[in-house]
Amino acid sequence: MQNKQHKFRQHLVRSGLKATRQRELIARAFFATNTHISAEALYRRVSGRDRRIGLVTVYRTLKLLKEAGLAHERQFGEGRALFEHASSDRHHDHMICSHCGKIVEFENCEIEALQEEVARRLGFTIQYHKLELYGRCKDCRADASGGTGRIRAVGAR
Amino acid sequence: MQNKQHKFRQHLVRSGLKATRQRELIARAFFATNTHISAEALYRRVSGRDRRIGLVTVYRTLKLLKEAGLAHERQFGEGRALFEHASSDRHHDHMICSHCGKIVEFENCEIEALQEEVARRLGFTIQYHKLELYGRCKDCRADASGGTGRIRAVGAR
DNA sequence: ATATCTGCAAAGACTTTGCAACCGC
DNA sequence: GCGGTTGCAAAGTCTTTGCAGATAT
Repeated sequence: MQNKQHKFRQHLVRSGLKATRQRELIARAFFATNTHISAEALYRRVSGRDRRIGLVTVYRTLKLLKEAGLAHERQFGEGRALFEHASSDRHHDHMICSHCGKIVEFENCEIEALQEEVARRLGFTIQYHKLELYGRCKDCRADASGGTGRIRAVGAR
Repeated sequence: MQNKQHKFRQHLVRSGLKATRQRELIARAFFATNTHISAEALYRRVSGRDRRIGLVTVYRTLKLLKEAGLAHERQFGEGRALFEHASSDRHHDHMICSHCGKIVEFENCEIEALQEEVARRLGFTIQYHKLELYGRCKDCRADASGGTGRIRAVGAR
């Protein structure tokens, strides 16, 4: 989206930072994704366009995108972080296929209301929460009909 | 609990492994905790009793405790893993004070039922889930009445 | 006796930082 | 030209692994 690219440039200017070739390219590649992506995977994508860009710059640009409010960093307990667009202001949670790695976002007000109730009972005030559901998506249940448990190629990395 | 210590020994025997001084000590120290503890923190505790024990052995023993079904490993997205007793067979989730680090466990059937519903709608079958609520506990809200945002000593490490 | 263990050091995975050369503005 | 930026290498954090000497059964 050109819009996001523009917002990113605005953030850079406002912060007294520079719009470099690398930052433009990395941000463009990030906005072109429509899923959760790791720094490494994003690096591989921009590497295809410009071999000279370093992984370190990808990390630094992702940090800037977070500061600009354009990216969120997620830890799904796999060791590495995945980044997603922060375009939708609405909070959402994640359903993750433990077989193929597919990630689907969802939101559910009823669950959130119950969370508030739980927190109140425990004497806490919620600042934020993390809800992750892990399981098999429809496709992977179909694949596993033979019961082999064979690992498929992992998507969305 | 002597009972857990015994179960651990049983697991070792059944697996053809040995009940060493280090494993006994580490397991005992682990069972003596009543909170979530990191490998490093557990190491410091056993170090107090026996300076010769290495951090590596703590990691290896925690792995054995997991295999024995006596410990669970949790990733709260802080970089390092925390371990808890697996005594209660029931699943539970966590409410974590973002100020003092206190962790309270809870369970809520209504939330779990709603999770199932969400998954069904998305075409997934849930295998497991992770729900973490982050916020301020009663004590920390009281401490923060001055609004200093000062960091207290972190408990339960 | 012998197969398993331990502790050290080293490696591995992921991310951040120091630094000299580089480049927007 | 100045100050921010880049990419390399190196460091940092957490955890695992290789190996030679030690130990439980």
